[in-house]
Order: sequence, then structure tokens, then C-alpha cells
Amino acid sequence: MEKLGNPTRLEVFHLLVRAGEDGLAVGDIQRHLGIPASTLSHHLAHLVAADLVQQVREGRVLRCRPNFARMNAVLAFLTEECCVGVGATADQGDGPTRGKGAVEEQVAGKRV
Amino acid sequence: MEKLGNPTRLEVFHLLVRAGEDGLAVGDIQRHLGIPASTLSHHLAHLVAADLVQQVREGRVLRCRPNFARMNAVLAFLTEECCVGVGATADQGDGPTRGKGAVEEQVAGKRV
DNA sequence: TCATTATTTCGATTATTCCAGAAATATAGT
DNA sequence: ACTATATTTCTGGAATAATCGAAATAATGA
Repeated sequence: MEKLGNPTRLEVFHLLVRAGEDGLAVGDIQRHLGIPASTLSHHLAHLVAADLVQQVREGRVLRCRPNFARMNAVLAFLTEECCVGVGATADQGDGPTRGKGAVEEQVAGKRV
Repeated sequence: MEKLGNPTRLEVFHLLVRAGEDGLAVGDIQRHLGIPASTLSHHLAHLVAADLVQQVREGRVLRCRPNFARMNAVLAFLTEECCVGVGATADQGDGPTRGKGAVEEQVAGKRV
């Protein structure tokens, strides 16, 4: 999730998500977003390191695909533990336990 | 989304999500995560500015609630436009249009 | 091998963000 | 008014990250 915190990087990843599972070549991304090649390469390296993007060489061009499984996992990190409670600190008891149904009221997701 | 890019801030927000809709007081967060008050306040200000957290004073303590609607909107920003295509650049035509069903194959979300 | 296109690595600069101590402010109780 | 608790603001320095030009590397085809 940290890697998506940079606006440029988010823009790159967002573009790849829009492109779909075949993704785009590095040069295509560059043409779409108009950022210098070195800067783009730098950001892509971050996304690849985070496993949010996978790269495969196709001749001279390097195709970048979004890793949807990883994206979903990253997003689920926030939503999965919704409303489970936070446990106790040294000097206090548990907080109030939510009734069943709290999660469903708060978390939305695209139905599949 | 940029605001969730900082690990500490993400930790704070994640804790609030776990806590559920009633959230936690600033002091509770501090006790749970063990970060200095000034640092925590700084991060909370960011989250409030991003409308990811709402604060309401209750006597001496300031209660921080996660804004689930905003959280869902932020996450949806990535998933909603999945596979819609990226349009054209100046020097090339449209990329291949995906068949229907591409979105559902890639994007998961907690069912509600 | 040479030329061309695609992309990365290097290196230096600039910009941003993070952090935490100390002081200030807010609220409530006595 | 005074004290205690809760939280923020101020401040400055340290750490990180972003940026991008230039040079290097990779792949292809003539």
C-alpha cells in the first residue's frame, strides 16, 4: 500500500488497471502520462518490487501488467479486519464488541 | 489514497477500521501504537484532511472515527475503472477492447 | 556491424515528508 | 483560580523520496 502513496505511481498503476490484464508497454505508459522515461522507470521498479506490477519482455518492448490478485490483497488488508475490535492495552479492558452485521454495514466492494 | 501511503498513518487508520464505527480516542490510539503524541496528532491531521477520519470532541477526549464511505470510495477509485481501456494517445489507435466479463474476473470485494 | 528503438542505471539536485521535544491550548473537576 | 489530563501547534533538523538529463544496456533488423 505504501507504494501506491505516491501520486505519480498511483497514476501509473491506475492506468494499468484501466488497461486491463494485458497492461501496457513502458513506452505506452510514458506516452499516456507524459513523464520522463527515467522517472517512469524508477516508479515502475517500485511497483514491481511491491508485486503490484509484473513485467515481461516482448521483443524490444517491456509489457507491464497489473497484478490484480495482489491489488485485491492490498485493498483487502484494510477491509478484512473491519470492526473486529482492537484488543486491550495494558491499562484498560476491551472496547465494546460490535454486534454481528457491523462489517457488512461498512465495507463495500464490487460484487463478482 | 496518498495519505495512506505512510506506514504509520496506515497503521493508525487500520486500527480505527478494526475498532469499527465508534473509533477510538486519540489517547487510545497512542496507547495502542506507542507513538509520540505530537507525531500522532500530525498523522491524524492528515487523515482528517483527507476525510478518512472524522473527529468529534467528547469532553476532554477527541474521538476519531473512520469514515467508511470515504474509505470505500478511495478503494473503489482503483477497482471501478478496471479494464475500461485507456483511450488513445496522439500517435496510435485504441488498444484492444476487452470482452465483457473482464472486470468481474479481476476485481474482488467483500460481498455485502 | 551499424543504426534504431526501448528501457534502465547513474548521479546530482531539489523537494517533501517525517519525527519528536517543548510550549501552547482546551476541557473538566475541585 | 488552580490542577490534571488530553491534544495540538510550533519548530527545526534528519531522513527519504522524487526528479530528470545523460550515459549505459538490451533487442531488433538492415
